[in-house]
Amino acid sequence: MTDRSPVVEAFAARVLDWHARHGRHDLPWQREPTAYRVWISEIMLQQTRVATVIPYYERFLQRFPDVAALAAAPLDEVLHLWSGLGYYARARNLHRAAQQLMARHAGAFPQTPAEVAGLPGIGRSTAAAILSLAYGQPLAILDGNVRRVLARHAGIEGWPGAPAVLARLWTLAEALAPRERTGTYNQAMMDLGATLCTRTRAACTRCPVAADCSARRSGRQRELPAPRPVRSLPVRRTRMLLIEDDGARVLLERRPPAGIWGGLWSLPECPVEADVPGWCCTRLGLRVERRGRLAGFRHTFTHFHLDIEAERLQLAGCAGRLMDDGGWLWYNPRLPDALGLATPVSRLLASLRSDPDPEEIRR
DNA sequence: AAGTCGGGGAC
DNA sequence: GTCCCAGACTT
Repeated sequence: MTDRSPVVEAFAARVLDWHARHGRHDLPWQREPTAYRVWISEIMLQQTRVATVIPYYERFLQRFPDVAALAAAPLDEVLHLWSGLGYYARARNLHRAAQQLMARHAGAFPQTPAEVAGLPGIGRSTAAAILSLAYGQPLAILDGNVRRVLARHAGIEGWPGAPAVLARLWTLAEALAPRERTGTYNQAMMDLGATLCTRTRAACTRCPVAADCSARRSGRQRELPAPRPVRSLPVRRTRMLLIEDDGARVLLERRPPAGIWGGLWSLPECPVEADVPGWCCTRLGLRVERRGRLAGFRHTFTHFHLDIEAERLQLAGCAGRLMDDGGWLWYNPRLPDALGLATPVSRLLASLRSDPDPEEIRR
């Protein structure tokens, strides 16, 4: 570590003093900040807001109170408790990491940033968060909050997603982080970014480091950090099939382990231009009768729009193939199993429950 | 360096 | 509608 000038020391001191009086102190993962609890929270909070995470976190910790419980659980159940939260690779990695912790570290966390960052789903910042918040290790973090605060305070130009800009921010983050009370300081920086130095309205009058803030001085709070370069999202289309058997159970298929909704259960999808009964016969080995279309809707991902059409079908017979490789199941929407479901699928199954015999819906 | 991976709240 | 959120991983 390098020497701290008085000004630099004053930065952490001001942030810590502000945190003691105005920081958040009662988030669910702060009450008993063990490495396990901090770890789960940090993974859930990747690219996800605190308010969204809290109910998921409570359910997850109740079902999986420790590493051993998580490692022993079936992946389907982990994905079930993750359904709706997004970025499902996080859940798969969490499950794998728990099993590695059991196998290689007797269920405990390793104590070096390199070892922690070697676990699936844990990068540099998350590793530093776990070790500083749970064990007080003097490691700097650089999440979206800290990026925004530092980019404004130091007047750093460029989009933080660019590696060169990110490198500058890491250097600055390490230079400013105090060696004592690092966990509290990291929490304080996140609170500062989440409650004062927000994206659209920086509350500089209440900020403890406004006096020497570059963006504040130049009035460029709105311009820093620079936004991601614009890109237009392509539009894809699909048709989801709600095939019901005599017991009003719906056919689900398991998605491949990687890619969109990896490892989740979803509805069969047929191309929008295909003949539906013919497609069901040749691809699923099922004879079906059409029962009408549901209202279409758009689902937007990070990198494309998906326009989803949905059609309801009644099973009229089986041509004799399929249904024995574990990739399919008949799902009762009224007695849900502990499975991971993509949000549009949950939405369609819910509409089925609320409308057991719908009329044809027009857009 | 760029692309992949969700969903929803804020605007 | 757009933008981004307590990012990591793959190519």
